[in-house]
Parts: sequence; structure tokens; C-alpha cells
Amino acid sequence: MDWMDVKAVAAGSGEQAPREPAPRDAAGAVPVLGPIEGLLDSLNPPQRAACEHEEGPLLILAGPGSGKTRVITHRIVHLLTTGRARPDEILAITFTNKAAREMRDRVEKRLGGTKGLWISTFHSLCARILRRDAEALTGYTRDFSIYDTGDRNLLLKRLIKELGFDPKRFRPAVVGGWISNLKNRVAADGLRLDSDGGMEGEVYDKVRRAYEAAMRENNALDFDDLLLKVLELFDEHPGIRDNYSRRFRFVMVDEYQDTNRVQYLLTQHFASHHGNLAVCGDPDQSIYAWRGADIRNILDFEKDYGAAELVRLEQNYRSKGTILAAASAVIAHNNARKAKDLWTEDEDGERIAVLECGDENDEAREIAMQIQGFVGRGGSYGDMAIFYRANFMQRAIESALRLARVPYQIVGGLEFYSKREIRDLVAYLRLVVNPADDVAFERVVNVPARGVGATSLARLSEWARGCGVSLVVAARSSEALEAIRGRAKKGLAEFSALIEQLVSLREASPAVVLDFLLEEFNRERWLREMDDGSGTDDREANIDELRAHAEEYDRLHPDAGLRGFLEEVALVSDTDNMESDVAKVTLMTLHSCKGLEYPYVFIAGVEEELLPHARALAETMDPDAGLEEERRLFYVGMTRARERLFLSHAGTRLFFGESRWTRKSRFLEEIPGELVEGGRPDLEEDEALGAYEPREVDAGLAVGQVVVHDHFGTGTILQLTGSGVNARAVVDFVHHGTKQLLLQYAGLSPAS
DNA sequence: AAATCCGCGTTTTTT
DNA sequence: ACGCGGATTT
Repeated sequence: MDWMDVKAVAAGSGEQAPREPAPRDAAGAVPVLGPIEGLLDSLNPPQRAACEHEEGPLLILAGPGSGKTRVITHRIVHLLTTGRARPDEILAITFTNKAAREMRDRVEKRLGGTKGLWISTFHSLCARILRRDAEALTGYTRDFSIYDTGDRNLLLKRLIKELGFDPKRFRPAVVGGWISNLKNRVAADGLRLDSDGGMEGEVYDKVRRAYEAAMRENNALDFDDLLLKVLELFDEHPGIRDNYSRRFRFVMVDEYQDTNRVQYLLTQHFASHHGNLAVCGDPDQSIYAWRGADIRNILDFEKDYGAAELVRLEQNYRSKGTILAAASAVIAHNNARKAKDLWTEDEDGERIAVLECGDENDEAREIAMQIQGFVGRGGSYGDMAIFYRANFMQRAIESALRLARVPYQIVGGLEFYSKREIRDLVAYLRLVVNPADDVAFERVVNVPARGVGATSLARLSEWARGCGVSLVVAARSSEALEAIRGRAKKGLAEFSALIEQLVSLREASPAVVLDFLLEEFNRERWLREMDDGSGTDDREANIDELRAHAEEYDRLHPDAGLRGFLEEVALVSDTDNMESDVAKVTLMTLHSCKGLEYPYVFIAGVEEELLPHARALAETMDPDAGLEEERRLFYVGMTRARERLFLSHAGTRLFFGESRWTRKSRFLEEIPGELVEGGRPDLEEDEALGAYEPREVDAGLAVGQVVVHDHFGTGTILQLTGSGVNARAVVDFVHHGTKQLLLQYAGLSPAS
């Protein structure tokens, strides 16, 4: 980590005379500075070479922890401050919003602003282009809706039924996955679909056609369309394509190993005019083949773009030697791979620990205990992260952390925007912007309840289809309403009136529209209506959060309006809710952890079937490829760790409510050298726990006493053992049976 | 049309 | 174990 001050070579990075300061395109644009003295001094030679590379293609092969993001941001800053480019001539593309934000922050730190720079994900970049140029696509307007997977499946289900197929046999999610897959690869293999069964394939294809037609009618695009339509736009309107490729004189793509065919072609378009394309990535960290990423894109880069400069970043500044060696040894088991030598100047550090646990709860508890131990010895929660292969594993870990009073945050997982109340409100907003959005209409026409049920809706749909109009238009037509009975008729009229009012607020700020809606709904009644017994507090809080989010958005983007807000909501999932400088342990899937680093990393569930995931081995593609991608995933997880790495596995684990025996992962055998088995590698239990400040435990607890526990509720103490930090109680809980608890974590209090 | 009950699939990963 | 959607009842 000290490499920054290793060399203090005087500034002399071959600066040329800065060009005439370019005219700024807007007030508050990035200030055009002179060259920053010594900007590149802190970089090692290859890093520096990557930053100084000027025109033409550049491939940066960057191992984990090799300062890749640093290089990209420095390169941007370098381009700007030497006057080689204006902010609005630079396009940097990332895969996740997290990465985009990180990059923007870092540039901002150096320049004090990022106005005019385009740093975004493929998806938001494309959405932005389409907002501008959608009219050039037949059938679409700039008010298009963006459908997420849920919306897509809802529409598919309706279509499958309408076409007379059984949605059980042809499940919307499966058909949708198939369509998505097709779109991601479409440009590679042409439109030919290689369906297995002739009959099945035909159905799939019929549904697909109906889906595309319906999407057009709804003025809606799904995630894949965002990219695909831009490709279409560029293909059909070379003029538009040229505008962009001339405008962005420098294009950069991060995590290039994760690009799919469509993204590959888009990139090509963006660079078509000048060839100033810098991509960076690491084939060993390619973990998205399952959704169409094609590792050949990065492997063939030099072939695709002749005379590309190649820079390899192989010095690792992140992990202790032992961790790096272990990760390297694991990844070396992949055959389809070019060998690579990562090295570090750092010391070896502590050995990697393997935690063998009973079941998933023991595992979670063990991790929690480790964490408390380290915090007791001066560690900070914010320095620790727990990774797992699949989201369901989150549960056990979460509850153990709660019990142990470990503060945590979860990245991704259950999404904010998939919550009922949020989806409904958002659907209203969508309908206001894009009245052709029938999926949104169906979602909210009876929210809150207006007596409009399935049958009336079916009648309305039928009429609408007959006339070729949207549901909103149909609902306004007295002719359409003739076929509908009293209660529902009145409801539809109410709904129409509401939409009409909302449409007049079309240009208002998102928060204003939300307020109007909530007022209109009678918030309390609506909440009560949604109550499923768990109370309305959470939903209420979610609504407030959405409102706050809308307000914040409006403040930052005063001119973006509803359209902009909806785009953000559709594309910025709350995977991005991660707070980085906060005293909380961070939980996430192995896929989400890419690009991050933590001093202490725990990887849970390092087991066969789970870490090489069974489905990755069994399914579709060739099993070796599946296994190797799993290995890369593990590699990505391991290389996030700076100081300490903990790998845990449980003897049994609950799947679908059924406890199953497990075997430890073959990947563990691939780690050379000695692993510390079990227990706490460098602490005795007492030491670990003693360091953690105990809460007062003996507060008059006695056998036979009735006590209350945060999580398990009321119970009776059957037995008390141990003392001090080892004091335990066996408690028979009314609803949860008998548990043994460590008093210092349990927080038992006498029942009142 | 709304409320309740039952059966089924779910859990690989994400924009 | 759990939640969703569909079928059943009220």
C-alpha cells in the first residue's frame, strides 16, 4: 500500500503543450486545469504506460488489486488536464452503477467536478441515447418505459395465455430467460434459434414474436432492448452512430471480459470513428458467461483492433502474499487460461483459515464470533465482509449477526424496487409518462381497490385490442365501458379521472406527483389494504424512502423530471445502496463483490454443489466451462481480501427446508500449504470473547425464570452453565423450542 | 369481486 | 420453509 510514495520522480511525463483550453459546454463544467504536477508519479511503469497511451487501441490486462480503477481514473484526469480531451469527449463504460459511481467519485476528487464526462453503465448510456434518438426507431417515443424482469414476465404470462398455451408448461420466467438469452447472442448467431423440440421451439418463437409486438405497442423496452435498440439505431442510421463516435474521442470500457456480443458490437461502434478505445479487464475474473458474456472479446482484442498496445498490470497492491499465492494456485487449475504471474512486495501475512461448522447456523455463528473477536481487539466492522454464492444463504448469516449484535449492511438481495408498494407507485408514474404502458395499467388499475377485477379487465383489454388502442384510452371510452358492470364501471371511471389529473402533472417533479398520489389514495387506507398481517410500518418506511429518493433526485437533476427519475429507478437497483465508510459488516454474493476489497473477508459455504454450484456443472454449457467459471468466482472472492481470509463450510445445510449432507469444496484442496483448520486461528476463545466487551449478563437470571429474547421471544431457563464470557443458558422458548445461548450475546432479560 | 386455502416451485449469479 | 398464484369459497 505504500507504493504511492516509493518513487518521487520529478514530473516529466512528456507533457506536450496543452491545447487551447476547450470551450466549456455548460456552466460548471469540469474546470480545465493545466497538467497536474506529478499526477503520474505515484504509478508503476505499466500503470503509467496505460495512462499515457494516447491514440489507438489499448488493452489493459489487469490482475486483481493491480490498481486498475486507479489507472482508468488517472488516465481520464491525465487526458483532461493535459488538454488532450474535453470532458464531453470522454466516454467511460462500466458494468455496474457501483463501479460508475466509484470512478466518478475518484475523478471528482482530483478535478472537483465531473460535469460533461460520460461515465455510466452500458444500460444507462443506452437509455440516455434512446431518450434522445428513440424517435428514429419505428414505433417508439422518448417516453418509453423500461421493463424489468418482473414486468417482462407479467407481460409474457398474459401473452402465453392469450395465445392459448398453458403458462405452467411454458413458464413466463423460462420463456423470458430464453428470449433474453437470444437477444444477448442475437448478433452473434443471427436470428436462428436452436430449439430442441420442434413443437416447443415453435411455441417459444410464437411467444417471442407476440412479446416483441406487445413491447412495441406498449412503447416499452426491456434491459436487453436498451442495448439492442441502440445497436439497431446505429446500424440503420450511420449518421447517428457517427455523431456519437465523433463526439466521444476517447472511449474506455471497464471489465471488458464481461462484455457480451451486443456490448462488444456497441463498443465497436463507439470507437468506429477514431479507434481510441481503451479496454481493461481480467479473463480470470470473467464470471458472467451465463448471461452471454464472451471471454473471447477480451482474448481477441488484439486481433480485432490491430496494433493494440498491451499493458499488463501484475503487481498486486492489495493482498498479503499468502492470500495471493492461494488464489493464484486455485485459478491455475483452470485449463482454458493464459498463465499469469501476479506478485506482491507485501509480506506473507497470516495463514488462511478454514472454518468447519456443523450446519449453516453454526457457520453463521462462527463467523459472527470471529467478527466480534476481531472487533474486540481493535478491528472495525467496516473492514469486514461476508460473501456467499447464493442469496438464500443470506438468511442464516443475517440472523446470527443480529443475535451477536453485529451491525451489517446487505448489498443487493431482496430489492427495494420489487416491493409491492414501491412497484405500484412506480407503475403509476410510468403510466403518467407513457400512457401506452399496459403492463403498468394492469398493475395499478385496481390499486387501491376500485372493484376492477379480472373479468372487467379482460373485457377492457379485448375492446382495446379490437381498436388497437391502449388500456388508458379504452378506459376513457364510453363505448368500451358499456360492456362493463356497475361497480367496476365506476372504478374504471375513477381511475381514468385520476390518470387524467396525473397527466396534467406530467412535467412536475417526481416528489410532487408522488405526494399527489399518496394524498389521493388515502395513504392509511391503502396501507391497511396491503397489510398481510406483518404490519404496515415497513411499507410506510419504504414509501417514505421512495419519496425521499425522488426529492433527492430532483435536487440533483432538476431538469430530468419524471422520465429521468423513472430511468434511475429502473436501472439503478439498490445493489448500489452500499455505504462504503460505515462501521458495518458488508454482506453480498460473490458476484457482487467484484471490484471491492476488505481487510477481512469471509466466504461462506465453500462446499460442493454450492461453490462449484451444482447447476453450473450440470446445466447447458459444457461442464468444464461451468466448473472453471465457478473457480473464477471463488478466485474473485478470495482476491478481495487484504489481510485475512476465512473460508467456511458446514456439514449439513438446509435446502428447501430440507437438511442435506454436504462435502467440502474441491477448491479447498487446490489451496497449497497449510490451512488453519477450525476454530479461531490466532485467538483462544476466551481471549476472543473476553476482548469483546460483555454486556451485563448475570442480571439476576436463575433456573426456572421466564425471560425474553429479541429473536426467540419468551422462554424459560432450564439450565445455566459456565461463567463470565462462557456463561450459557439453556432456554426453552415458547415458540422456538430449546436453545443454548451464550449469555453475552443473547441479551436475555427477565420477562415482566 | 374479495377473502381464504392449497399446491407448487423455489435457490446461482445481474443490468 | 416460504411465498406466490391459482382455485375455491363467500
